[in-house]
Amino acid sequence: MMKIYNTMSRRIEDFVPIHEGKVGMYCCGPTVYNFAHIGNLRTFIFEDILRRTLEVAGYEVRHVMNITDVGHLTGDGDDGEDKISKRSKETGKTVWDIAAFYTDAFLKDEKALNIEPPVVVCRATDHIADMIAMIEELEKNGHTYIADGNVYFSIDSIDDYGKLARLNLDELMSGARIDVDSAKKNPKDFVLWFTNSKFKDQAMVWPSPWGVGYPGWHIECSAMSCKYLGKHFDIHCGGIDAIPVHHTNEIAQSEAASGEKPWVKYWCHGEFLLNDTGKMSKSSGEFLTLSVLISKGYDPLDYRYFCLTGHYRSQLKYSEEAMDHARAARQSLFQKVAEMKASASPSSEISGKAEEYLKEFDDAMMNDLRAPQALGRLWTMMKDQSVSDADKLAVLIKMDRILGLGLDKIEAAGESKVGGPEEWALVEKRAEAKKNRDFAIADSIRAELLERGFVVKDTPKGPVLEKSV
RNA sequence: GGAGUCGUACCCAAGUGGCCUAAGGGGACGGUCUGCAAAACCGUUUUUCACCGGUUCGAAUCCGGUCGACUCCUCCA
Repeated sequence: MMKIYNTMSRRIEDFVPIHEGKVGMYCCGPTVYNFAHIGNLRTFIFEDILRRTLEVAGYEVRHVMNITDVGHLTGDGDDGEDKISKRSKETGKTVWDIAAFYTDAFLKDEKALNIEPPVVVCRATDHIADMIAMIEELEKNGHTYIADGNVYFSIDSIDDYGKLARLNLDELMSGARIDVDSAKKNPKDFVLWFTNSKFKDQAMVWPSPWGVGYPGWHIECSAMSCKYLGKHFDIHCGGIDAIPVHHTNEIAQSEAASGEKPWVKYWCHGEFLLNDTGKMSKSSGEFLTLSVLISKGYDPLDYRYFCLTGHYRSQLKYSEEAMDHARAARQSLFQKVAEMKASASPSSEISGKAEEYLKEFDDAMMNDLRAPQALGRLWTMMKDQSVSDADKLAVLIKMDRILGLGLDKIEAAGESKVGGPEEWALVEKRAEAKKNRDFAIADSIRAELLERGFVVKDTPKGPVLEKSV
C-alpha cells in the first residue's frame, strides 16, 4: 500500500485511487518567461519521483502538466504586469517567441534531468475556449460578477473558500483594508477574465462573451486539468507556494463550476530549495539554472541525485559543497556499476538478501517517498559482499525505475575507450617504461597525460584512462 | 500580526516512543594493494540528537519553555 502526505488533511494517508489501477495526476507547470532555476526544477524532480513510484506500485499514471504561456501577472493581486509581455518589451521579441523559446528550454532541462515526459503537456494558449466554457459555467451558477470590465470570481458565493491553506478569512480581510480602489467585492476575489487591460499593446488577446481580453491565471489550470482528467481526479501537485492563492483559487473555481466536491483527492506539494540568503529566487542572489550548474562542472544527474538526498517535504539548502558531495556519490555509484557490468550481467531472478534490499528500498519509497532512506538501502547493499554482482545489478536496475539516474545506460568499464590514439600510445609507452622499471619516464608520461586531461589508473585488467575532473 | 516548518556527529542528511549504545553519502585519517600514485577494498572519525524542564518502565522522537534559523500570507516551484 502506497502512502502519501495530503496537504488537505495535513496527514500521511493511504493512497487509494478513484479508479482501480489508474491515477490521474496534474502538475502545475512553468511560466515560460525565463529559464527555470534549480529550485523550480526541484519540484519537477519530486513530481517525477512520485509518478515513477506510482508506476512501480503498479498504477497506470496519466500525468498532465501545463505550460503557462499567458496571463500570469507579476502581481498576485490581479495588478502588475504580464510577465511574458514584460519580457517581450525587454528583449524586443514577440510574446510568442518568448514563450516558445523558454518552453523549449524547460523541456530540455527536464530531459537532461531524466524526468519522464508527462503524458499530456498542454499550453494555456491552446485552451482558451475551455477556460471560457468554465467561466460561463461559473457565471451560470452565480459565482461571478463584472466590475471595471473584468469578470471576477466571488469567494463569498461558496462556503469553504481557503480550506486547503486553512486561511482565516476574517483575519485576512481585516488586514486588507488598504485595498481601497479595487473593484472587488471581497479583497480575496480574483479575476477570471480581463477585458480591461492596462496595457494598450497587450499582444495576447482573444474574443470572449465579455469582450476581447485574456484569462486570469488560476482558470487555466482548472480548465485544463478538468479537460484531461475529469471533474474528479487523484493527485494535484505543485510547489508549496501555490497553496494559499493558486491552488486555493483553483479549488474554488473547479468545485463551483462542477458543483461537486471534492475536486482533487490528494494534494501534494514540494518544499523549497534554499540558498545562503533564504529562498532560491530569480531576482536575488545568483540565478542558478541547470546550465549554470553544468558550467560549474556538474552533470544534471548530480543535481537529481542531490535532490534525492533530502526529503521532498523538507527545505533543502543548496551549496556547492553539498553539490560536490552529491557528485562524488553519484560518480562513485556509476563507477561501481560500470565495473560490475564488466564482469557480470543482471541475474534474471532476484532472491534472498538482494530481494530484501529491494523490498526495503520499495517500502521506503512507498512510504511518502522517503528517497534518502531508500538510497541508504541501496548503498548498504552495494557494500554487502554476500550479495553477488549479478544480483546487485538486477536490483539496481529495478531501483533505478524510481531513482531515474540512468543506471541501465551505463556502459561496462573498459567498453568504450576514453582518449584518442595519441593518448593510448602514451599509455603503452608508460607500460613499457614500467616494465623496464624506468619509473622516472613512466611518471613523466603520467604527468603529460594529466596535462591532456586524463588520469591513468592501473587495474588488474591493465591500464585505463579517465577524464580528469 | 496570522499560518507553518526546522535545529541530529567535521559537512550534507535519514530517523513513523522500545530492534537507536542514531541509516546512508561526502570529507579527513590509518591500513591492504602499488615502484610511487590513482582507483578499489577494510577500519577509524559517535554513548550523542540546540538548550532547560516535564510526561513515560523507556524520548532524537510526545508536552511546555528558552535561544536560533527559515518559509508562506506579499513576483518565482
